[in-house]
Amino acid sequence: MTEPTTRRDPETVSRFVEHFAAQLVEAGVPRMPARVFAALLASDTGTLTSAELGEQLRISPAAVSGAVRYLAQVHLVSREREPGSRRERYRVHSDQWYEALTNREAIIKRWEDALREGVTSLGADTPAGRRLAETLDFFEFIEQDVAGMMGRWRTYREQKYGGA
Amino acid sequence: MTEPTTRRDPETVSRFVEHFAAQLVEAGVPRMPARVFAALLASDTGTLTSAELGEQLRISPAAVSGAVRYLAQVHLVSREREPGSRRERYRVHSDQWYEALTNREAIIKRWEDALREGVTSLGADTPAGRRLAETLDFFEFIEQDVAGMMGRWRTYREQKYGGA
DNA sequence: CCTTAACTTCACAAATTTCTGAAGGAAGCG
DNA sequence: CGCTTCCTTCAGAAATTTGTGAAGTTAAGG
Repeated sequence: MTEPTTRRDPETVSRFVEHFAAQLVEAGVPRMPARVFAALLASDTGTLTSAELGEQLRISPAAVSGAVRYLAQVHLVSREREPGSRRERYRVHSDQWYEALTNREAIIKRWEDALREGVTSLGADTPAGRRLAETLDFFEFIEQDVAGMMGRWRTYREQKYGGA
Repeated sequence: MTEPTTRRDPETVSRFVEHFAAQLVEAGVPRMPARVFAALLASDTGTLTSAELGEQLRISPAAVSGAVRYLAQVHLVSREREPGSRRERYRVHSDQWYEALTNREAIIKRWEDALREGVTSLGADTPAGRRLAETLDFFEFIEQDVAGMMGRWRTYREQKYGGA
């Protein structure tokens, strides 16, 4: 028999990790990055080493490496070198990843570029051109408003969780 | 030599369609749905038949069928039966697709469920539990705020484009 | 400076996804 | 009521993606 209400029972943690990762996968995140991210989110310190990730998720060092590269690229995790060691720690910063979520910005920007080009090439005075122009307008509106939304969140958060 | 500034020059249209579709693909949309959607967006009436789509994109009827099913499922296009014909028209409604974009709701809901479960199973008083709880809080906040954002867009839009 | 630990890169095998051609319905039209 | 048109479904070929083992790179520690 295990302890009554085991804290950090590996199986309980694993169940959450896999379940949450599955949701991310369904939203379009590649499997390995999703699992690594979920594992970090469920860790006590918010950091794990490559070795810990590999062991916990039963994946090769290569898979960890690939997943972390992906996550770092989209700013969902940061990498830290432990001073005086070859070990690296990967960390999920709450603030950081909220921002990343709304930072589809780069993507939106390219959508906007493509739309602008479309308006020009199809003609701003054609029905199709007008449709594209309005769509472009929508994105520009959203983009601007999302910034405000994040501001409101930070305010709300500080009040509730007590600032920095 | 073709006309000076040809309206709806197929090649010009095609260039936009493929370029915009490529951006969607990069954002995670499957290729065929992306191309079909872009083609509809660039059409003058905002509607195309299955045959027109197949010809314009050089894809089989089966591919059109699959793409449309996908797009309809995520509410990016609607299907209309031409009365007295076996032909179907597929349409992109501007309003409709803006809403769909922000309607990651179903997905977010499941994320929230998974997070709630995590808070409970890992313990609300553990560091990991607290992290999950704050994340959950963020999503709940956003979800609520996005509704407001869409409201502001509709207001802005009516003013600019002159209402329904 | 040599050894060794830790991560990364690369080539390939396996699994998954994507698109097609062909066969199978539904619905207008005679 | 049968013919025809248009769409869908399905099995499978082709392409893409994913994860691994093995070799390579960097830097700590003796």
